Amino acid sequence: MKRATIYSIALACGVSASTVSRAFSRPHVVNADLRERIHAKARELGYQPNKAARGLVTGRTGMIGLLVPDITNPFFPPLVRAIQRAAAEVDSSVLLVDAEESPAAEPQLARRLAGQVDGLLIASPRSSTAIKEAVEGLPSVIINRRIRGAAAVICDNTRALQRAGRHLEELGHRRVALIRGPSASWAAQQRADAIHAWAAKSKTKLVDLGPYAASFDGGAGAAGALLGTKCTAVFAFDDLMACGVLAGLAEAGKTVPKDFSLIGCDDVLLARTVTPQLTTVAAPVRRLGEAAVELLQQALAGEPPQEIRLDGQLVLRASTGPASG
Amino acid sequence: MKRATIYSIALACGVSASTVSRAFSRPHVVNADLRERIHAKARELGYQPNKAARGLVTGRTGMIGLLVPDITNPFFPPLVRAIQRAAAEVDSSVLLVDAEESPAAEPQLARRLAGQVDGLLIASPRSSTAIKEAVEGLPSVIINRRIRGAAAVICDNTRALQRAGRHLEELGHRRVALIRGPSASWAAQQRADAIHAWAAKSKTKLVDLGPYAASFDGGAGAAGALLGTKCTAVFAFDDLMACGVLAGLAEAGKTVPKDFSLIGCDDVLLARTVTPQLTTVAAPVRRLGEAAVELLQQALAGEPPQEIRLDGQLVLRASTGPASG
DNA sequence: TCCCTCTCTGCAATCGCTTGCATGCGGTAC
DNA sequence: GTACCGCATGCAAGCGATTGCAGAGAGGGA
Repeated sequence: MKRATIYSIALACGVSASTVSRAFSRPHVVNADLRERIHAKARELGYQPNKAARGLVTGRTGMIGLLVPDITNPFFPPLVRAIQRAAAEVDSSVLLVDAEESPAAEPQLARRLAGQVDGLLIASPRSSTAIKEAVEGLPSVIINRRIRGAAAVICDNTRALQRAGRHLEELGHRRVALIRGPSASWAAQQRADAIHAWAAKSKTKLVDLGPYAASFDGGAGAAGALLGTKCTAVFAFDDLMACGVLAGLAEAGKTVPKDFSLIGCDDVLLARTVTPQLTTVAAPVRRLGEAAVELLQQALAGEPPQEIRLDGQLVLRASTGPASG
Repeated sequence: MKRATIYSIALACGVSASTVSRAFSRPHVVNADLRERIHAKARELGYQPNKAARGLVTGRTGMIGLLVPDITNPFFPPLVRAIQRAAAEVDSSVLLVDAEESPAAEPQLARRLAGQVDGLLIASPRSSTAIKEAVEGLPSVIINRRIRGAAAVICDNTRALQRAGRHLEELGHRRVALIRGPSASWAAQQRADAIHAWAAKSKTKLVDLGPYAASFDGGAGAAGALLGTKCTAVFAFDDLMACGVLAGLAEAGKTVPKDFSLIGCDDVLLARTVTPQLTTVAAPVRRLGEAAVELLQQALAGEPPQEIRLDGQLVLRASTGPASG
């Protein structure tokens, strides 16, 4: 049998289709008894409103697009979950698109998405200008990057990283390396700045290495460069790279935290599955997702773009310890 | 300005809306010159067909739903990517829904999805019957579980696991443990069966442990049980658990592969980021996704449900070695 | 010249829902 | 009793696309 429509329900209840429609979209305007009868019949017939039809007249699809640069990167799945949960809260579904690690593909994907969603959430875009003009006119929120004139929710790790620096200092480290992420990454820049700021006003010497690819192999490669620096502690751009560093160090016969203290960033699953577990800066992923959806709702309502910043939080685990020698 | 429609294009080109529509949906029936003019104008006006309107008349939304039990589990992101890529190939978008590890939520989510997609892809559902009746009538494909009468694409690790067994045997292992996954998991059952089948016809003694939760902590917990068994090698249900076992073993002062050889399953990112890298059975994720989409297209076309099985493949890495003692 | 065919285009109905407006009703105020 | 008000409901016009059918015009055959 075909799917139930407001007409079949109307017929079955002896009312007009508009009344059925109103029974769902503006329940308070229809008589309570009747409304109840309509709802009951709808349930009985397994009625599901046709979103396409509704979207056609209201101009709202009830979907929000989510563009992530690389769903395979462990940072994103929890974010996707958070966003989806928050979206469900406002009766929206999430259309996920993965750029498959190709920055160049992002604007095009964003544009394609634009046709079928009410608004767009763009996580960690690599290129700001291309993205910006691609979504021109479409309510959207950028996650983890700042773009002039666009709503954004960003995770600010400045304070947490500086706390991490002090933590290292207290452990007696005096030479610390920074393994930079990709130069096109806004987050990499932000984190590097924070660490430099800390180093500048501490008595610690900072050795700036990189940029390296933000991958396990990138980190493993960086481990070699680290060996010659006489550093006793390392900031890695993120946890994935930190794991690479860990492996590279192990290969070279060095152990963490005995020979090197190691600090990651993001607190992804990996940070807890490696041995030793990583000291890292956790991102408030859940709130990040909620804030993004909230900002998008505001944008949808025509309010001017805002920016929300959320602080990361240092979590101490087993990869940091007293400076050796 | 408002979005361009077929009408604005029609007006600008001095033709009727139907012609514009046809210029896109059945290009060969309209005069080549005219078609070109229409396309050019459409490009100029930034025309994007309104999917809702099209969906209303064709009954197709151009979207396929993808229900995953836990997007946070590293097995799924690459699968999501593969599916999405395959979906794009057939001009469809993916509506992702994450059950957040709650099996009970699956049927309800599937039902909600049902209203707005052409078909449904359900990855590793925990409960088969509930799911099945939830999607009654909606074309759908199950991934990694067999359900009577439903189309399915499953990853068959039987042969690869048996090869893994022989690999262990060749390394001199004579007592091997199996750390089982959750009893409700179809994959856990399938893998356990395969390993038992191998053990039965080899000269190896198999010790069956579990079931344990399919998580890092589950694996870590299982490591304790392992210690008393006098086994020299272990099959873990999946890589995530294997990482847990690795960590638990390390805590107990045991090292891999010196004291224990360890084999995981799935070949997720984690398998390569731990030290030592895990010997594991790789799932053909990419083909899995393609096959799922392909099967869904068949279901959409009204063809009877099929089943596709794809073989996993043993990949040898550093977590297996000669039996100790 | 007439008729038939074939190609291309337009007309108008339709998909399922929302919503502004008109209508009918009972109740209240005068 | 009349006038008015407000509530609940129905009518009908769209939203933007697709598509069956019909008509216009060009070309070919007799």
